[in-house]
Amino acid sequence: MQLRGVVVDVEAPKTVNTQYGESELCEVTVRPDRGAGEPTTVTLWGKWTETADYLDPGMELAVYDPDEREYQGETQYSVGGDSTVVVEPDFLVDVTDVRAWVQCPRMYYLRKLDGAELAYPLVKGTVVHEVFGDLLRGRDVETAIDEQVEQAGLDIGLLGRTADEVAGDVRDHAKAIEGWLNQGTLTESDQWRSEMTLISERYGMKGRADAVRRGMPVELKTGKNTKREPRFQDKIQATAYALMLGEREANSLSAGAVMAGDGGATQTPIDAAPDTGTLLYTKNAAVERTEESGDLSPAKEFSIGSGLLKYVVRTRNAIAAMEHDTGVPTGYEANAKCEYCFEQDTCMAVSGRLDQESKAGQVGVAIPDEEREYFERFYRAIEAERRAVHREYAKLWEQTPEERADDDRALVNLEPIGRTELDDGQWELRAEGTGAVSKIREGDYVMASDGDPVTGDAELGRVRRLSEGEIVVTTDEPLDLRRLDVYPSEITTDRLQNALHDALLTQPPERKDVLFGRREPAFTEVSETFIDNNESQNEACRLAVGAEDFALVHGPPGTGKTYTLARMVRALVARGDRVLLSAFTNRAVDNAIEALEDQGYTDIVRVGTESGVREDMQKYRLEQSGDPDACAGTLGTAQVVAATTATCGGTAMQSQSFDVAVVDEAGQLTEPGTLAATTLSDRFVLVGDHQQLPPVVQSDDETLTRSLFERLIDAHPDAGVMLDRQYRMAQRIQAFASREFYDGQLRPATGAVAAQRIDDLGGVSMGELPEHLRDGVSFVDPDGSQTGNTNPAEADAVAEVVGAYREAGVPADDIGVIAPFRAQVAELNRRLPDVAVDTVDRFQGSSKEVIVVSFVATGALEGPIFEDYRRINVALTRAKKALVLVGDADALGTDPVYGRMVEWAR
DNA sequence: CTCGCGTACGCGAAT
Repeated sequence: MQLRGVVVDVEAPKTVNTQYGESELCEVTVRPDRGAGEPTTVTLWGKWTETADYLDPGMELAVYDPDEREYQGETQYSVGGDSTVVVEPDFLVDVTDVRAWVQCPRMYYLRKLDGAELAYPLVKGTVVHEVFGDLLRGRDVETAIDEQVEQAGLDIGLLGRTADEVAGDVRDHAKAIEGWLNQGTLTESDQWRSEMTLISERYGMKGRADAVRRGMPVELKTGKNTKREPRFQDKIQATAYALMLGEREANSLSAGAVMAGDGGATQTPIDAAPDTGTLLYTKNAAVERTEESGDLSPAKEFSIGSGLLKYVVRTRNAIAAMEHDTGVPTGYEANAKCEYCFEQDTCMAVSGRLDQESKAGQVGVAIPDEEREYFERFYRAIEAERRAVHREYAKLWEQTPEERADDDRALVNLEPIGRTELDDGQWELRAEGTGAVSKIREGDYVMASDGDPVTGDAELGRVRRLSEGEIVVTTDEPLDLRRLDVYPSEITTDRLQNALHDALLTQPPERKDVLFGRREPAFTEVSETFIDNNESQNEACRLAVGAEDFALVHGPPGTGKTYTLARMVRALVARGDRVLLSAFTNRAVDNAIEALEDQGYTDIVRVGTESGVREDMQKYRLEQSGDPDACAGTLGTAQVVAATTATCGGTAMQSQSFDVAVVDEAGQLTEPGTLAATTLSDRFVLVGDHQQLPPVVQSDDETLTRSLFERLIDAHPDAGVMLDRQYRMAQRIQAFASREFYDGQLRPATGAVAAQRIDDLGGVSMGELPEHLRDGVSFVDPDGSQTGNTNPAEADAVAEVVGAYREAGVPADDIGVIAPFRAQVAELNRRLPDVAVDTVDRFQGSSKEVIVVSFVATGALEGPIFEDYRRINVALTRAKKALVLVGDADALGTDPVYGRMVEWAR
């Protein structure tokens, strides 16, 4: 039984006399059905009354297994016994966050701000954890140590350690684990799972247990603990896993009861939770035994009672409630004792700089008001992004298998065809696909499951092969591979938060002056000629080289942005600068390297994952495993380092510094995303086009959709230059975009560019084309009708247009079809299997000789997709020689900009 | 991932 609704009233707790003595209670009124139902009152007893401290009207509340009682003809609900209350169940709290909050609520907050530091205990801990997993899978200790130390080569090198030293440290821990595993208490029949990913719908919680043995959580800690009892926060972490394991157990028991046909009593999830947790303190084995050394056994068991389980739920609730209004914890929320805290300095510095209330007090001078306002605005916006990621988790259980099949974040209905245990104890799982499309790519981390990623058999794994016939995934444990889901990751949000922290709280004030309009950007005059046949490109290079703070290069479609960027990087290198080359996407980073290569420059180190980096750029990729000195040396001495902005926000790049950061696609980057790269350097150059698509964010928060590039170019037009000669489009095609988006400044670079025609392509004859398609730009109104996000009649018309070009001799490879919606893209793909069909957003960055655009809409232009005119700019400027617009002229005419577009095209 | 202090602890209930 569960009751769920929106809180409409929370009464103050009061003490009442009961037949058993005095008790505290608190009454909460909720409206079920997301606030639409009749108000119901729930009485929270005892410790649950603390919920009143943070529960506010408007929050969602779930009450599980409440006691029901009739009073004066009304059903009343109360929370006692095995019932639990969950605040904002859709907010997924991570178990490690519960752990941090228990230590100190403010530590939970600080972890979010500055999580990306590289520290030896952290690297060592990760290696020990990996070795632990290997040992559970039956691998030899020495082999596991060697391999895992090698894997961590770069991090070890960046910390200035040697592989032998780390291997020696890790060996002590590994021996302790091995000794414990070999104790007689463990038998062949022991059931182990390592790295078990748990996602809880019921409690709004997620996490990864290091190991689960006979259904009970085992947590590995690479520290020492010579007390008899495990540390409290360690117990809390293990208990949180126990809570979620109990939920799974209760689910499978009730499924079993249904199968057996007895509707009989099943256990509540709290009852079904394992009653013992184990903490393994591996450093204990290395502590010298003396009179005072205490209890040196590495393994410490503790019992998990319902009180501890519910304490975890209440702690989780306090976090979810605080996140509901994006508050900042002060440390007073729990009885933290600051004088013992290792984070006290950081805590005081952050509260000092942001002028926050904190139990530890403040130190240092607050950053100016405008910076604080900026910090708070962006912090909030990034947290909104985090909640959007959480919504993706919720879809794992909210969507029916049919809905999931239609979602591009999953591949369902796979047919398992085999599994093999690999040499390292991992499993290779194979399945046959259904040919459905999804955004899952080879190399991605995914949730592999037997069909249900939340309550079924599920493992995190890596996609090794993804072809129509065969899907191959590697995981730690075997399972029947029937479904793959994109694993919603918070890493991007974490890194944006880190970038914001570093940029505002750790940079000296002078560096921030230009970002906050306190000083105009300065330039040194440069008279050297870098590019002699294009005035604006040359000027862009001069600005970049002469910039003392930053320079902005505005590059409309086809203006040779990447060429200029490469030339500029070479000019900076020639001056002796160490350059960071970055962009939002891997594709743009690789394109920039390619342009450098074309200009004969190859002293480049590319940082990124193997799957992210294009095949022909792998030769520049930094090997992150192997000899630590070599790995770190290669990165540290490279003249040009290329990486995506997300990688710049990671630990490896945080150790690096540069003279200049050159950032491409800057118009598609959020401000914190840009800062992730620019805070690593003294100066920066942003290259982009704010008249093309803005940053993609999941939440609809406007704070993040305006790029730093756009803000700076508006504030300091003199710090920028626009590349005004385009090498892509015929005169007729570029005219509308130039007028509408670039003040008429954009013009063809040469007469040949301006005059290009479709019959310039070999074997194409204009005479073969129907009359209405002979002009460089044409408009076709097929008189179709929109159903959902598709328009089948329009798709037919597009196919007909494409067919006409094909018949006139245009190769399929030279034709691109663009539509605003994925659904229409799918509709078009069915008709046009050999032509590139994609959404506007995904076509950005590429071009074709012939582009056909399908607008889908009939009647009126509805939906946000049409509101952003920059999307038209992108769609129309992909074409070189011919552009055909297919749509409903009346619908398009309802909007002035689209209307002018139709007039121009006809 | 480390280091430090404190933290939970049965059942049932009033108007």
